[in-house]
Amino acid sequence: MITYDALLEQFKQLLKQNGLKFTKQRELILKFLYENEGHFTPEDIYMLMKKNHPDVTIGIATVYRTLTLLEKEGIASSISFGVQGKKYELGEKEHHDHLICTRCGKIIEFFDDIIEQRQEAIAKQYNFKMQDHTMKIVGLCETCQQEEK
Amino acid sequence: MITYDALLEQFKQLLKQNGLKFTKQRELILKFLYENEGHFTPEDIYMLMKKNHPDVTIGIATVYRTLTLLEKEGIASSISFGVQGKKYELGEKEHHDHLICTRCGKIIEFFDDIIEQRQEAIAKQYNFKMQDHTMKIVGLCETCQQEEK
DNA sequence: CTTATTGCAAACGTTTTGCACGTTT
DNA sequence: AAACGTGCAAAACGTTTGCAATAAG
Repeated sequence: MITYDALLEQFKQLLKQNGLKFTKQRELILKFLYENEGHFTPEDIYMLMKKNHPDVTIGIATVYRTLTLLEKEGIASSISFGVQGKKYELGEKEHHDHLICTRCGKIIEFFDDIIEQRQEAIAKQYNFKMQDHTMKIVGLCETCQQEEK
Repeated sequence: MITYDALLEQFKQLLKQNGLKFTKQRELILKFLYENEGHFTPEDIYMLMKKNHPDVTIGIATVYRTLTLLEKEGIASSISFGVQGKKYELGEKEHHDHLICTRCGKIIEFFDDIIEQRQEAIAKQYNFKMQDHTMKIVGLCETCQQEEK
């Protein structure tokens, strides 16, 4: 588990390498993702930001721009929920897939070697140069199965 | 491969069972999906509908409503492209996953037993009651790999 | 002092909705 | 006749963009 200081340093390096600037807003968003386990929409982050840091002005556009940047740099990653938008998480961890509860929205992460291997094999079989892959299993989590009754 | 008449009959049954009505618009959209292999956005379908059936009035809202209905009834299925919307196809065929080319948008369908089995196993492991699952491999198709150079 | 970044509001593209009118049953 | 479906236009939704002001290097 990387420390926040190391992550921050890494981020600063990336910014410098690309001629970008280190701002209060970018720092706060990075910090937020580091401190909060879980998956958040840009809206979530924007709201919590305004609430927890009333002293810093921040616009929703900046949240979107920063999340896009973090994802491009490989620091964050997102899962898409179709029309309902995306949710972001810190992405320094290993690749993983998601189980999503359709009732309460809970997201469970998992990783399966066999699935990963089959994906590579399939891409190869169709002469596809794989850039990314996602898999989502949607259903009812344990708790919600009980409460459905 | 189901015949169109059988599909139509099935659709009429479903409508009747749910107290819904059989309309010209619903029929045309079903027919369109039956006759056209491939994946289409609601917009695609709307445009082609207006072009090929200038005699029938149809609104984009009806296309959305009908596609949602067809998907709910299991007759059609969709893949999501995030902000860029969804694409629909007739869903009477066997479950399958998708390879999507990020350059030309081509969609290749595949089915892999091992992946299916692992998905079931994983859902079970997390006490998840699986309702659906999707997997997308995105990358460059054979043709586009060549043209990238 | 140059360049990137910001917040704001307006624009965007897709999807949904309210409503009066039309069609199916 | 009752109920559902329709087209239309307006609204909603998440997201992106142009711009003048601001902050970082």
